[in-house]
Amino acid sequence: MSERARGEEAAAGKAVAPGAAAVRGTRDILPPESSRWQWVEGVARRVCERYGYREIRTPIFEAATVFTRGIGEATDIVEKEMYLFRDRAGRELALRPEGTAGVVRAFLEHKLYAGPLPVKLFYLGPMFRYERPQAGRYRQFEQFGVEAFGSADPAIDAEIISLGIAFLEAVGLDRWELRLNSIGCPTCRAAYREMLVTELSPRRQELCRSCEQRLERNPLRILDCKEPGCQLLVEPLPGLESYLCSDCRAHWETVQHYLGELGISYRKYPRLVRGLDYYTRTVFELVGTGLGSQDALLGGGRYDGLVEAMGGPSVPGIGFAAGLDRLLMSLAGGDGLPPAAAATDVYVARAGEVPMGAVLQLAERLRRAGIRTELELAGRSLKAQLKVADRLGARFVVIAGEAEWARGLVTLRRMADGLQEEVARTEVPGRLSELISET
RNA sequence: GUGAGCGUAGCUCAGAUGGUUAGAGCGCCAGGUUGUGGCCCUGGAGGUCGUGGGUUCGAGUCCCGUCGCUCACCCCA
Repeated sequence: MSERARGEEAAAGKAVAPGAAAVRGTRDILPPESSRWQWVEGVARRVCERYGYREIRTPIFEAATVFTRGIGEATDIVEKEMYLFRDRAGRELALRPEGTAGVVRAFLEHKLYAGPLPVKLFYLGPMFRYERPQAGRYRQFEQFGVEAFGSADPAIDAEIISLGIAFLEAVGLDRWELRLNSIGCPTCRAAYREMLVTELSPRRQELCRSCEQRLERNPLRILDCKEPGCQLLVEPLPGLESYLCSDCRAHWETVQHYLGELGISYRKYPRLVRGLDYYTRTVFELVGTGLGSQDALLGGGRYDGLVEAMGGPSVPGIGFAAGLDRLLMSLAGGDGLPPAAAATDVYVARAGEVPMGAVLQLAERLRRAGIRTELELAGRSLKAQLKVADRLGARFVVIAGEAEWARGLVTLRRMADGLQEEVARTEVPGRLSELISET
């Protein structure tokens, strides 16, 4: 048997009895960390509420065409990053790689355009892209996104950007940069694209391999290519800004004006093009620090043609998505996080021959009284139980000791100073509520 | 898809040049107090050294395959 054949056999053997492990690019979020997730999600919800955005929950998978048509055939996401599969009836489905296309589909399906505009929505949930995982990039990742349909007013561009910043600030992130650009409408972009093609075509050999392809498929993307050779070629060419039609120019200038009035500082970023085809006019990114090379925390823009392209009426739209994994990561070192809360208020310990059923009842009464209560279930010594109580951060321990139990009493111990008192079993919930609120 | 680094106890890691029973700190369990936490002391449990093969008298250590992780490219959240 060749070495290679052996290797394959080993791999196959492993596939038959796979070790328990989350698949590549996915991960488990375990208790202390899961509370941080609940916290950011709560912040996102509260910020949205303040701005008048309401939650929409769309399916995690959709017909693949929702994304191929929505995001664009020539994008990296559609070309190589989608999780595609067929269900048992042969339907072509995809795990959602981003949120906007699905929200637009729902917007159309439920004819929300027939109601009062603008329709302002937000979503929270996992997205899926088949990419090589690295710092701040997972195959299943969590996004918080916002979409507003039905307003072409530059004011909503400013509002959305301001919402994004409010969110970052609310989670305690103070170091970020807003990058802003306008990529015009199909009309002015076509003119610009034509200029790019005529200027670059004669020197196509000097472009990198992928930009050579982009020249045909998506020339705008050459602008944000990081290859020095490509940059060199693009550098002397005029920016998109000078090609904007009068409407787009007016929009672009007004957005900047409003941002100024909101006191939001930004950097014009003529190279910011973004990887999804549906964007028009305003595009922006909020980038963070300390994130390695995946530094885009939040990105979005206007997509005035998307609803129509997906078969609906001509309704303008704008939105952004924020990567929560990255956000949490950039917060990890800082002090923006809330202190880890104690896991419990009260620990019920058992010493000696005290009936477990009665102790369960006691704990149950405390819990019904709204007191977070933990009890001994492992049969440890009292010493060990107190140690556990301490570790859990319990402020009080109810000691159900054999001696006092026989007299209808239990001992209450305040962990901070070790002060103890004996209390009638029936009065434990009331007394503990008192003691807890005292502090 | 491409490149580089790394896989040793639950966690963080040490194990030059291949050589006896693979170690530490933290954590966990127990004892020191037959009913009292934090500090301290003592003891204990816990390891297919990712995995398959090769070289060798002998492999955690060297070689190859493979899987995984990490970082970077690409791209994006």
